[in-house]
Amino acid sequence: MSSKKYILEMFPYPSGNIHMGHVRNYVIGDICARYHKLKGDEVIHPMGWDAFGLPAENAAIQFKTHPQDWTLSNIENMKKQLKKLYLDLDWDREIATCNKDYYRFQQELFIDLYNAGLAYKKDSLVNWDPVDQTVLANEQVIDGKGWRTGAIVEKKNLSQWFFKITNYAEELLVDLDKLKLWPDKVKTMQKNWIGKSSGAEIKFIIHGSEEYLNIFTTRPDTIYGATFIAVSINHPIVSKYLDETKIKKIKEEFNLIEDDKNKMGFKLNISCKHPILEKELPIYVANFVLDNYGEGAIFGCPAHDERDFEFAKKYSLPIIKVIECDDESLPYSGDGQLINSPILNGLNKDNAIRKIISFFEKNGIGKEKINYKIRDWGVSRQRYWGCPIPVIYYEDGSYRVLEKSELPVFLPYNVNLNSQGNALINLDSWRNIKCTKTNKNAYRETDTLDTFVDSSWYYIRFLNNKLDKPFNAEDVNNLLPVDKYIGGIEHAILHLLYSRFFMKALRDIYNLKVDEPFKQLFTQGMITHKTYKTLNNEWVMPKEVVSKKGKLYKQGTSEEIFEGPCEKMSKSKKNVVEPDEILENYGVDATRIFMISDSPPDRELEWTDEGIQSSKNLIHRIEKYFSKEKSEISEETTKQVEKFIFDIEQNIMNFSLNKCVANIYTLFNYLEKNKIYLSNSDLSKKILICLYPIVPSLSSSLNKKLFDSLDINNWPVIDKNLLIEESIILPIQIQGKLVTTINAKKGYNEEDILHYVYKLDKIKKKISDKQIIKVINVQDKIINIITK
RNA sequence: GCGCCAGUGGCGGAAUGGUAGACGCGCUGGUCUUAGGAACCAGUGGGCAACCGUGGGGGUUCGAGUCCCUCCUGGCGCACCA
Repeated sequence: MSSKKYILEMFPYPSGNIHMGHVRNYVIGDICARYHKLKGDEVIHPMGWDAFGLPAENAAIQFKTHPQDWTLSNIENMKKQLKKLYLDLDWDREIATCNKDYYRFQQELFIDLYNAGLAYKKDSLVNWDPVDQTVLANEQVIDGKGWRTGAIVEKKNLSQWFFKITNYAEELLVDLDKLKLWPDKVKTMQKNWIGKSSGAEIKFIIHGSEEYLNIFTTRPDTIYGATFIAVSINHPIVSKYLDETKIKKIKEEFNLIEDDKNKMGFKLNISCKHPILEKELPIYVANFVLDNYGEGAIFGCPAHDERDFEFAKKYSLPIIKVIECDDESLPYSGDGQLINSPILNGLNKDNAIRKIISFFEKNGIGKEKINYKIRDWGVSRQRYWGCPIPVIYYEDGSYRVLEKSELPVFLPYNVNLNSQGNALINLDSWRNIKCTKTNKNAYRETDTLDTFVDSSWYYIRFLNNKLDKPFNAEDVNNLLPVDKYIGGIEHAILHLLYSRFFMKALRDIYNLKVDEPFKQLFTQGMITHKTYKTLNNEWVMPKEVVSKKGKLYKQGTSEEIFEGPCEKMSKSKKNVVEPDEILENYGVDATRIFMISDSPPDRELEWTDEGIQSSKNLIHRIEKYFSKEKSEISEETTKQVEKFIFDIEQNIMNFSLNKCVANIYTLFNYLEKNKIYLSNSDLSKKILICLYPIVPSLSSSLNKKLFDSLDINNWPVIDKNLLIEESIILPIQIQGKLVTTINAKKGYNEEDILHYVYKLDKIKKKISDKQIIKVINVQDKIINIITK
């Protein structure tokens, strides 16, 4: 029975050349796809290009090429490289996200999201790179600096487009449980990212005013221990009570603190009423309060929170114990009996939380609250090379999201890329338009969409890449989810979370039946390689290193070299190997074999010359084997081949591809050791089919040679009966320790066999002076004799 | 600090609670030779041996690399998340 199998590898960014990481990724996927095709499944195995993004703009400046020309020529080159790998891809499904036939439909989806209330615009604090004059995504800020320029990133308030991923926070969290075939690691990371926590939101009225602060806490039970309030510097209240220069000064002082765990605060001239007790709580602006979590404000309970404790010590604030514990153990944040808390005294933590929340709700002080750490997804980017956001602005500052009939908004080709920042801003001919609806002067949104938007739905577009609308609902329902999604773990949160959100959002907008885009996720490991450095800490390419008298030197020089650890291949460390070169020297089959040989696909693979060479030797060995004259074929041979088929199949299905290689060695070791040559027998045909997913080039050339056929299909059906061994080697243990093994027939009689076992010298020696108190016979597996 | 994962020969790694080290690399000895990044044969956890061996210690079990507790080490992720 044939079934649908959608097998997908994460599509590459067309940077110019594929690297070994791609090779490993795509070989793993290809083995899977080819196997399923041989099984008769209806396989979807597409490939495309994540083609928008900043590197194209950098290249434009550096090499004076247009991002589009640069990208398209990279795609052409990389496609050639992929073809050399014998990847069985559906090239007729190919897409490139920079192609207007892709991004125009993305603009439609943007409109859909907007109309569904899932896209909105708001002012927000963003990471601003002052050198590149652009917003950076959170992941592009490393230690507070722009990843490309090294400039210290500023927080800037900008009006930005957002997708309302928070609407789906709960579902994104809960549905992780449905993803049985995802690595736990990725699920845990997503869970932490969503960051659900439950507690209460409490109103703190500002003394002498109608205003109040909302504060989220997971520990409302400690409310009687509250002795101060702290807010983030970006909290709205701050700008109300402090002038701009003062705020700026405070910010600077916060930035000056070397150890960012050091607490610092400035007392405001206002205070809050304690919501229950008749007392005032001072309000501080504090550096340790996050502005992007909860309400950006906390109540400090120094006795039972480490951070509040530290802060209170520094500013001599009172510390009131409300949970029974030793004074030495403060701050104590564990469970315990409530004290000094009139209505909560004697209760434990959980009961106190429940009681105080209902008290708050009754008195209008606060309410139960679930808080999520995840924030809405900011999708605006001040960049040229991306999908234009289909929005126009009027002179009065109001805006209108375009209608689908007004699409597409083409990304213009003729732009000046020499200036910093977004080239679209200066392109008046594109930017200034007349609104077709109002006939008013208007100008286009010049921000483009985050490229993670492009990759959030490409797996859907693959299904109907030429369709005149984003997708076909029936196909989506029938062909999604992707059955096996293979790629690097570095996308554990962003891409995979965004895609899950997109799928759910589109499901709700279009009434689709798919909840999750990727049924199984497989994360392949990185490829590592040895690193070498000179005394001056300059990296040296491994192939330039020569060994002389136990020391290492740089080729052709007397400069000594030192071996460093094995690290992820990277250009800066000079430890990359180029796929083109490897394919040239070792051939496609050896390359593919090595990609799966030395370690399980989800772990690191260390690149070694010995490894790739032995893969090549294996290919030669198989070729040579099949060139020998046919010999007698025994029933045992048939059995061994059946076992081979069975093992390979199991191992492909479980992604245990390193074991497939072991299966191949085991089979040929057996055949050669016993001088059994199969030539053009039926068994050979079966073996070649099993080899085909892994080494398609070798398999088809042998198939042509031996059978004069180009036909490779129908994964062999195995006779399970042949796999059952009649005679077995039975281990005999005494006290659970192996003493000897004997040959036995399956289904032996326990009494008879023990009769025989007791007579064995090795056994006799050990039991003669002892009393047998028990014999454990695990039929056909093991016998364990217990003595006293 | 919190969370997750992992520790098995010289190395990469195999082992539904049932013969630990499959398979490969490397290494040792040998064969052949058009002297090679070849091919083939034999060996390869430790120990002369009895035996001992899966990071350390404890436990469950007839039996533990595998399950439980605890500690140590390494990696990854998050990191003042109130």
